[in-house]
Amino acid sequence: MHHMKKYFTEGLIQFTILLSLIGVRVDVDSYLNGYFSPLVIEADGGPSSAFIQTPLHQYRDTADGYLVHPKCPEFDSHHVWSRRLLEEVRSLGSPARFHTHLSAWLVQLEPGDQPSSDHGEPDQLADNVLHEADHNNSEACLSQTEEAIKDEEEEISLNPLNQLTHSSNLEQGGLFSSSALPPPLSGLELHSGWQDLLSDFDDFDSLVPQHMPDLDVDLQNPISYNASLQDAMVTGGGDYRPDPPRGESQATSHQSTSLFRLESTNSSHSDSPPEAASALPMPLFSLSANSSHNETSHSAVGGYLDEAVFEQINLLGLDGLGSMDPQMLNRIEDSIESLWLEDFDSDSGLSLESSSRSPASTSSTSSSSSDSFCEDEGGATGYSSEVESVFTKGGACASACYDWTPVNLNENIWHDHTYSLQMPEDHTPQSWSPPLKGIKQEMLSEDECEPEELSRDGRRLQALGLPFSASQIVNMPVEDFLELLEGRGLSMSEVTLLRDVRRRGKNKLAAQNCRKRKLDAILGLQGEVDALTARRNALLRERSQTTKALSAAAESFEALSQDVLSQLRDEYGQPLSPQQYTIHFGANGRIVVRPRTHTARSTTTGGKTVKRKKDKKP
DNA sequence: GGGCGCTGTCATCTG
DNA sequence: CTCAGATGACAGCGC
Repeated sequence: MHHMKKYFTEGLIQFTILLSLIGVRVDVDSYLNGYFSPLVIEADGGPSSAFIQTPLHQYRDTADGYLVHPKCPEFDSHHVWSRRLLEEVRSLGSPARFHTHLSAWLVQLEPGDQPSSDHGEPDQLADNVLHEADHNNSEACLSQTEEAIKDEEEEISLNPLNQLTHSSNLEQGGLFSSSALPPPLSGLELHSGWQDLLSDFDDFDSLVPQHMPDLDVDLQNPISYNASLQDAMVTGGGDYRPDPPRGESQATSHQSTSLFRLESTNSSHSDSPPEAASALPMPLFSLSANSSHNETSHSAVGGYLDEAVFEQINLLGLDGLGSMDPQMLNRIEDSIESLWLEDFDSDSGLSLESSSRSPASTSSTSSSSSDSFCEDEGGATGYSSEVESVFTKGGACASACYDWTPVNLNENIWHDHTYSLQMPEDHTPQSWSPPLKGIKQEMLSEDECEPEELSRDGRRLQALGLPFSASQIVNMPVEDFLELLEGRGLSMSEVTLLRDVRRRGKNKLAAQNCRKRKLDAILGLQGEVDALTARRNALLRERSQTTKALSAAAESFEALSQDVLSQLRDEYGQPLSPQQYTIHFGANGRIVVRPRTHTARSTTTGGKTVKRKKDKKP
């Protein structure tokens, strides 16, 4: 029975702790005001007040690695600490994985008892139970409380809670060395309130796992959005997209890795049929399209980039020729000479179709993107040129005999890429590269795109008899372009035309990139909206369930308080009526039993004090 | 024929 | 100052 008393009292302590952990008012004052309006709140019972010392602030005082003096203002705001503790508990992971060990004791001071020497054992702890039983402000220590109830030990084993329990034990031992363990009382029956309390907490314990998985699902499962628009514009190399979630990135990485191996072993990025080559980027993107914006994974992006870089390396290299399809290779070899001339003749103008139709671009760009480049020029057509109607392809073919030796741009093809979607294909070597490679890739691209008509700028260039295409002018380095302008004795009109062609071509690419960025931004924002919406819904569900749990805990608390009061005795040995007394959890960790009729006593006292001071002053 | 989307182009700003 | 890129605005084209 001695132990049961202690358990019962400690149960109040633990119950308060538990309330703080679940977000229920650790600041019991307003909580009691809100839920139990009849309860009396008293800030300080004073030396004669009946109270129960509770060590709720022990953990707080030492949580930060230093002791906080009880006079410290922080000392009184244990609810702040409790919230911090709760946050720490939550930070450990899903509460669904927690087990909370809830032990409830009722401990009462027995004047004759000896202090407990072993504070590590919960059943040897002692609490002071002082009752403010005097309605006339004459409190008497109720040392004859007889009952203790040990209800149950709920095996929920929450570590911080256990720490708290131990800390409370230590504080009890330190602060109340004189307290003694009361002898356990026999004959006490477990009040139904305890059962309700425990059952409610069972419900609460089940509530959290019930809704937390939902939260986990909501938080971990990324918000997917229709990425068809993005799908139409994302390319493989140096892609720019929102960071995919880690989970998907792993899957993506796995699958894309297999795909990459398939192609790398064949060494056929530039040699394989376009269908096979184009098979890589689309699965890559399709897997990454359902990207979430909740979480980012740089590693996942890095995986994409790594593969894209590796892919581009394969594209740039010619090592794949060794494993090239012999039939295709024969076709290329038979056509080298003619294509060497057609390379300039087949200029498609600013649209840069040749590059986009190469296997390299095919393997790194989406179909929609390449389609836009394959088609003839569109858009504004108001531009008129006095020369574009004069020359035809034949003229350009004749002009191809110019002694024009394009510089090797392999070392310059990756310059000034600000947006990655378009640049890899626009700056691929074939558009401005040594003849052999460019011709081979041009040859490969012929299978999938018919020779296109010249753009306006291309026709203008042909009209001027310049032996290069608009794409070459656009993609050549500025040094080479200046050399071209200055070293060939071009007229002012020709120089102007070349500058305009280059400017328009650059701007066209810039416009394309800009539009893609805009679309990506829209998609990204949409994804964020979806993710935030899901997060909001999850939080609303959590709040609802927490509110339910709080209500259940409040009801249990009320029942428990009544039960505790019914077990206590006043100075005359009479049981305390729950209608006349209330249990108050003070901010300083004390549990005080106060009569309900003495509402706002502290304020009244304060007012009296002020009155006295005012009266003394005159 | 009008709406809409795509694209090219121009003008302008910025680094 | 020049250059390259970014971007809003406009216009043409095709569906």
